[in-house]
Amino acid sequence: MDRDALGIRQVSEETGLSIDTLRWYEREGLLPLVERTADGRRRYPPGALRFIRLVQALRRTGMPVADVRRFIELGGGELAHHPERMVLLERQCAAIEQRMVELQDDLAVVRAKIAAYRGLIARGLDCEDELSEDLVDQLRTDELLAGTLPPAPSVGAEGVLRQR
Amino acid sequence: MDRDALGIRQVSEETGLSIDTLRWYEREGLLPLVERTADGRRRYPPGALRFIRLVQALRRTGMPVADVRRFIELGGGELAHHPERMVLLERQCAAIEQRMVELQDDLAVVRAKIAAYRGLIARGLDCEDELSEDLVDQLRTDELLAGTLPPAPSVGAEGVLRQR
DNA sequence: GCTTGCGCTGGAGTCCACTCCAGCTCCTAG
DNA sequence: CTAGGAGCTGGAGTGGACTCCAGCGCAAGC
Repeated sequence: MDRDALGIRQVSEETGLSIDTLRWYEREGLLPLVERTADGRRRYPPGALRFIRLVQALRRTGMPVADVRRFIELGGGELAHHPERMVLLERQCAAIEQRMVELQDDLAVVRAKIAAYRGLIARGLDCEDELSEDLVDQLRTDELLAGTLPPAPSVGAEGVLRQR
Repeated sequence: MDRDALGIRQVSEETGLSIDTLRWYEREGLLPLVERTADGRRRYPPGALRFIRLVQALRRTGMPVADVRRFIELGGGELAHHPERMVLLERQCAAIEQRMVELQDDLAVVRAKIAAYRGLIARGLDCEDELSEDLVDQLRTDELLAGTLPPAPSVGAEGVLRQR
């Protein structure tokens, strides 16, 4: 009946997930809605496709596979679980926002370094690290004051990533 | 002499990188500027600390360790290499910007899902996935149209988007 | 009837980025 | 003088997330 269900290859192309990954996600319990043809081939109804996109969003934003599974295991469509699921999603939202802030800080660091190099090159200078990092700092400050750089956002974001 | 050089523990606390990670980064060639005391203990001069922060920025923004190393191997402070390094950093900048866009999209997906749950709960409805994902879509669309969902970021995220 | 292509399964293998450990040295406090 | 604590090294181990593979089934095309 489901004439608009997709085969695994199409889903792979559509989502960018590899075929192997799709199968693996399914085994891991991340994709409950996948159906089968009589001879055992996977069929992805449109709902599954949408679901996959949510899973992808969660994964890409740093939620571990185990947590995604936990989220999914929170029952299929029973009203009782909606609040719980929402809490998890809201937590993830917060995490994403943090990551974005962190990302911005890091971007600022990289841009500052670029500006420093630009300055060094413009002045025909050499060394930077050991001998006169301070000079580089100075350059960066110069650039900052000159408004070449975006006004680096302040410190903050901690620990969304795994480093310890 | 370097009275303001730090020990490994302090650097660890300062940067959030574990002591083991610091040592490992060094072995891997990511931290060339680390000095030693007479009895072999690590001493991190301020320059090293700044360098670590750059490395951290690169790592956190998704550059693999191997690439960071390649970047660093591009000579220490020789003018000839600055342009190359800059190219790498600029590439990374682009990658970061892309990542931020992606993150925004994913955030939107998650928020949409939250809104969908909110809608379902408000209406006392149950199922969502298999049976009537379309309904959820519909709800999401409703919410969007009703402006219930901030089309742009919300709490804590202001200024996160540097639209450009 | 055979080959080619897609898909299936269970399990093994890989890659990355750490993280842990045993066994050692050095220093300081009691 | 001994005990404790911080660091050091080389190497082994871990966890997460895939990725690959052998061996099989089905269907279509020549």
